[in-house]
Amino acid sequence: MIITLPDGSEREFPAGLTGLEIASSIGKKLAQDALAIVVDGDLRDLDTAIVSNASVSIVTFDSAEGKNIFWHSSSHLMAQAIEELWPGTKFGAGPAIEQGFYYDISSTERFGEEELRQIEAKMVEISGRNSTVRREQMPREQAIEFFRNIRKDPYKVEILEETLKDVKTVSVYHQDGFADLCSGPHLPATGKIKAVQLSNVSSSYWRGDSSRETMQRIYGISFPSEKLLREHTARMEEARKRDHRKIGAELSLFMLTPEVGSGLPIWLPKGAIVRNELETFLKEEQRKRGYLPVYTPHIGNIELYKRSGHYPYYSDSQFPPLTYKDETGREEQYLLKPMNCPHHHLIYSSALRSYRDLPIRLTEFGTVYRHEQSGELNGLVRARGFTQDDSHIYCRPDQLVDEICSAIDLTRFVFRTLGFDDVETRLSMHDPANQSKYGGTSEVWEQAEKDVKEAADRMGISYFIGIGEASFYGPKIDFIVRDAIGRKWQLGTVQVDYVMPERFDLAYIGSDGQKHRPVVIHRAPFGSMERFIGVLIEHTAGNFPLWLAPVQVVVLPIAEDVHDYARSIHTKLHEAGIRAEIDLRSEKIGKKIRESEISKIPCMLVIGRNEQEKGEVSLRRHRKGDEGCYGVSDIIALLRKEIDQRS
RNA sequence: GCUGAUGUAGCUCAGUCGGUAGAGCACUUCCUUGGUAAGGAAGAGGUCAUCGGUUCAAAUCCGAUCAUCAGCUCCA
Repeated sequence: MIITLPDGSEREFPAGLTGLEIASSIGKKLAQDALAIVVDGDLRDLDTAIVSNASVSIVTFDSAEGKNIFWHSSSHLMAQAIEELWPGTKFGAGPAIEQGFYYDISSTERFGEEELRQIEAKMVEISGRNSTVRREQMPREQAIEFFRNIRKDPYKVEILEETLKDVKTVSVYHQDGFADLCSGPHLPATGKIKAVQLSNVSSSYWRGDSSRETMQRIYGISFPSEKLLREHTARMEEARKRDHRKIGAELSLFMLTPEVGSGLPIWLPKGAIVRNELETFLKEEQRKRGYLPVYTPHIGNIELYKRSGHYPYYSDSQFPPLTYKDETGREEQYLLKPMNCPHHHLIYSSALRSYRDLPIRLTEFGTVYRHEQSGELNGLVRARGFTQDDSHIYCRPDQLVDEICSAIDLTRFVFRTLGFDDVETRLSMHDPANQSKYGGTSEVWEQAEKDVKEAADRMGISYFIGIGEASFYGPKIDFIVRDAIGRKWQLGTVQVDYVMPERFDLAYIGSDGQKHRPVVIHRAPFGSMERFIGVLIEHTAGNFPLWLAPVQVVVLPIAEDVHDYARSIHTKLHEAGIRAEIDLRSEKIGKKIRESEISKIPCMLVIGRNEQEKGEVSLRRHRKGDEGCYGVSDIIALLRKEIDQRS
């Protein structure tokens, strides 16, 4: 038979050769690293015999598929270890996840740190046995018997009887005395798993259903070598160091206190500077692009949100209504504003609009309040009070695609300026199988999704489709950025809405003198200011670019005899609109520099007798070091230029 | 909201068997006036998250509440 390899080369092999044998023929290292194979596009076990011509590639840990198989097998290994330590434990689901694996188990034992270490040790021991992993195909009925009577695992039986009820033949993987229902593929033997780390235990509902029993979910990650595990641990450490909650406290950017309320961030003066700079930046850009600023109140009559449809869809994630009774006993209810759109729609319909007026782009940094579940709260990234850079574009259907494109363009401009270079785009579409989640007719949805796709294609962005990710009123384009250490965050969004114009009876007079329905685009490049800044802090590790830094320059006199000269520099910086501080303490220069470095101040101007005599300053950049001497007006011009260019 | 863990000085963290609170950094004062990541000395700083219980005695044991963290579920 002829086997085609990924590089296009063809090789002749006797029929019936296994994947491992093919890997061995290519190289010894590859045979060692081989975890599975892809035969004509299908993932298979490494010991699969190949009987006819096929294209074959060898899967190793370096690929996404390889990691997936590796971690999935690791979850089986963990289950085996748990079973050997605590016989009788029942097993639910145990998949690979983005960073590792978990297994949901049911046991009378309460698992904690100590048990995790015990399980890890057992896993390493089983890995040392290098037990063969064997696949067995059997009819579903036989598998039910097997799991009911031999394995005695009711969860596997339930999966076989319900989820897999239409499947004839299933596969079971065996390793030593352990067996698990699984479609595979799996590692050829347990010995491939050289390093494991179980991270934590949490709870989960069996089949994600809160009415079913809770299980203990054990998370872990594993690697084919100790070295890879160490690297992973170092990455986790780096993520901890960059945690925006930690940096936010260290740099006095924001605070959260139960005295104000859970999930209600307070911006400290330094954090407020960052936020204000970002707002100014976007306002400037939006002014160039024809947006009209508006302001709307923080509370609104509940009827407004009932009309928009938000209230029934989201009543459980809002703060309870404020109820007000007047002298006559008439009752009114107000809601803390959960979103800005209804207010903007009212602004739109406050005047008669002509087709010549469109598009109208209303914009506001609108603060909204949502009662997020307590377990969801996470610093700035998930808060209960936050400010959206929210705009609504009212346009004619023939202008829609252009307007979506320009919203995409603005969003990309914002990301580029802030240094988010790795951006994924998701077209969030509705799920036709779950129509009750959405407003509007299916024709309207079809049109909206077509428009979104057309705009994305025209802007030349590569995207993927997310079914069921749409909002209740329309499809979205969601921008997911990857930060400096590879984590993904959803930030900006552009959403098309044919539903709200109906609900609010929005209209414009067309060239035919008749009333027509405009289309609305909701868009927010930052998304929420809180969330965006939280992510920006983690992306930059608190090392803000000069234009955003709360303190841009610190003047560091070496000794008291140059204090007057240092003060004069400080004053000049201040007059040039540069945020500057001066450190007049009687500390040594080394200490002043150290503290400025820790405070992540981008520029330090070191001033001693030499500088004073020549009328210069010595520039030291954060994390870069000494950059030599500059004349006073030169340094101001240099910094001013850097700030103005937002570079 | 659910499951689990945690809560001690502004920050990071010790605190053994239940016996009345400790370090480093930061802060204040004094000395020191220096050349690119920590000069020295002294001082001040705590209702041990809150409320209740057990006990002669609670930071420590028990319960409730609040908050935080991890995960689940959810996300206009």
